[in-house]
Amino acid sequence: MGLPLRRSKVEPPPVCPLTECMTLLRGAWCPNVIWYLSGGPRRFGELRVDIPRVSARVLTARLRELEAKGVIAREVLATSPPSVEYSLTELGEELVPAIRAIVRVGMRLNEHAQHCPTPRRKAA
Amino acid sequence: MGLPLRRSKVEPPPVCPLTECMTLLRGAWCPNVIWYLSGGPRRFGELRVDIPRVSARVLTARLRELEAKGVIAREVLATSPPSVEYSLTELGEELVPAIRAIVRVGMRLNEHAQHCPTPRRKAA
DNA sequence: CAGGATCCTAATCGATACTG
DNA sequence: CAGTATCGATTAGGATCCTG
Repeated sequence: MGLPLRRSKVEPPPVCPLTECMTLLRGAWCPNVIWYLSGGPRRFGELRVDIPRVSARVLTARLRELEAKGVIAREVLATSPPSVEYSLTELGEELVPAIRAIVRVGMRLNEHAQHCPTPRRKAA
Repeated sequence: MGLPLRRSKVEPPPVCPLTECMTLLRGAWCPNVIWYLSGGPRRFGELRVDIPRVSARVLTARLRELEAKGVIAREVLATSPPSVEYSLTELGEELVPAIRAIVRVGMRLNEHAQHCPTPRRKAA
């Protein structure tokens, strides 16, 4: 990080609009956050229990990103041990059906894989 | 890659089913491949033009993954310069509405961002 | 409890060169 | 044309320690 290299970099970012929008769900845990938040507001610690394999560092990063994008809202509660509650915004709610659809297909593909024992390529 | 490290790794993968299904769209280009394939079958080179910023190496990797999962089909055409045609399977087609929904919300969030000049946190 | 800081691993990707 | 191989750069992610 820092070397100019010899790469031109004259072209900023052609990037199709699709890719830009899909960054909404970038990272392995974004969909999970939205998913578990779809059941109602949850606190930081609760989300960590919902998604056991996520580290605090990454969960924080994802929550910040989603907040900045307007997908979730963050509210600091004035409780004695300070707690923070996260919830989906209206636009965030609209993401839920999309995720649900992907999960549906994903589960059907898993079933499908059961019936076809690794056909791979060149099934001789 | 190769060092055993001292990490236990005794637990295989608790992983919520959601995460497993979302790996369908893992990687930056998977959604793009499905998206551009939704307009009909396309050849390798055509996809590279559709998605300019993807390298041949990565495009190949994504196509192979999606094929293995049963989302797309690969057909080698017996033409003089050999060509390969990719197309969505029936299950792959079902992914299109989901991606479309995400893009919809993504575009609305972008509009929303226009109206709210970086509220950030502590808009003091 | 919520999350910032540091360090390090692993996955993803792009560029380039080469092959059937 | 449709890849494959290798290399370097970027990035997501995990673990641990520490703070308001």
